[in-house]
Amino acid sequence: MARAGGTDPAPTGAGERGLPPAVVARLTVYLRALGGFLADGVERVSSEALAEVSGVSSATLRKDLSQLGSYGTRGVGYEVENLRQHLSEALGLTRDWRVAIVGAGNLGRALARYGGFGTRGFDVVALLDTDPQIIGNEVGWLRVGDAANLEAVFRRTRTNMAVLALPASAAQAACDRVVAAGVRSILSFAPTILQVPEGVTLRKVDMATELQILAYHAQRGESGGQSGEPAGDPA
Amino acid sequence: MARAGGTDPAPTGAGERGLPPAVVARLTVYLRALGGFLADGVERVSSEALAEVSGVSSATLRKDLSQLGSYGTRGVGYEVENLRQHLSEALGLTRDWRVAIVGAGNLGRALARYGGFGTRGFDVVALLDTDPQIIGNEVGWLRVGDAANLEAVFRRTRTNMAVLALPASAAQAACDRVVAAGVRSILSFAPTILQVPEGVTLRKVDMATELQILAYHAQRGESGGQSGEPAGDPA
DNA sequence: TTGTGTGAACGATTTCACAGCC
DNA sequence: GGCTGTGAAATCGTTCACACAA
Repeated sequence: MARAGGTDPAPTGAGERGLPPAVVARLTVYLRALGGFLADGVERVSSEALAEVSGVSSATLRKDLSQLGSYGTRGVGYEVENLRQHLSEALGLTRDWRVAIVGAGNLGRALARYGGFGTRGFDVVALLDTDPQIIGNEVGWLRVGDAANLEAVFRRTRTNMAVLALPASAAQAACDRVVAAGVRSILSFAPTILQVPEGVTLRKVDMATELQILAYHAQRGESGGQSGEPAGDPA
Repeated sequence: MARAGGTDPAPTGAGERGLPPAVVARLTVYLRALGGFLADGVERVSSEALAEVSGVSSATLRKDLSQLGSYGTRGVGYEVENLRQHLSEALGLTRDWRVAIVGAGNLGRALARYGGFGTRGFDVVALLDTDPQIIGNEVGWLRVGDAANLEAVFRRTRTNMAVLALPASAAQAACDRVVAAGVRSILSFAPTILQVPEGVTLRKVDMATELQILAYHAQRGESGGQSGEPAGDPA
């Protein structure tokens, strides 16, 4: 491993010093690929095989994994379950994340009902809206709460992540309030640029943006092949 | 400008030779920011101001824009409307893109109803599903079609982009069919890794992945600030 | 012998700093 | 005087190629 002090032979896996954003993004891909192998009953994979289904080169994969520690066996490969465990820890998925969805429109409801969030570890603990017509409705296992009580709900549910599923016009105000309530990790589906203070991590997901990027490639006839998770951000 | 031949004094704006993926991703951010300025009645912006709201450095912004051509005025700045026009063209947004949504579950319906796709230029021309319970339902301005007729529908509607909004288990098969039907630009919301042949551009959007990346940052206490659109992909 | 882990080479992107034009 | 456009420098990320361990 790169820079282990020596006092801690088995690092928590949380990443010693900070992983490059591009690496973090790829780790989530590997994690998913490992899930696939696990489901197929595969117990060991080579960097070659894992890289193949992940859409990266085996060199990149080995470099990435080596940043977390030496979890492979030379001449053999990686143990699927073991590696999965380490990746989960490195990504912080062994803790509980309590997610509140702000905005219970079409998208917010769809996200709330989505249930199994692809990976465990994320619990949707609240779904809020400002529309009296919507407040009180049942969506999945949740009842839509009043966004007016956002701070109280966040406190009670110990929310530590927020998903913004609102129109552009309402997003910044809601974002500010979420931040003021102490949430430092935000995923926004609102089709607008949001400003957050230092110390808050904001990620943005937006169909319009994605379609525009597709349009660019389509327009030039050319095209890349598979593109996994777009790489990380400047921060 | 970098490499204009000289015979074409006003390039179509479509990008002469191929823009780096990171640049394309940022162009969409600038485009949105310009929309904001336009709505506020602002007619000129400096690279400093535009960069500020876009969450990038002014040097990066100028470098990016200079790859399209010299659309600014030294000592003055950029004209908002003019620059917006050029960015739209560079991204290929002046053509019509006909988008089919495959999968009319919670997410597919939410996307279909989303209507104004943030930016014009993208028309949702079809919404398909395999579930007889869902086929025929009205969603927004569309009626859910039978995915069994996918090829015919795509031909009739001249679909040239597809959005996959299906469970992981159905995604690869649907993706293959979409590709076989001649669509070369695909946006997938399915929480799974998809393989596409060379020549097809696939982008992936996935809440689980995004939450995992947030978890990583949250877990390390540290955090980046604003992160606009995550940068481009290896392809 | 196989396949990981990793320094070193390479390539891409961002930042710097300033020349050039308004 | 102010701000864009851009070479050059610095930084970051990927690929190569091989030492090393099983």
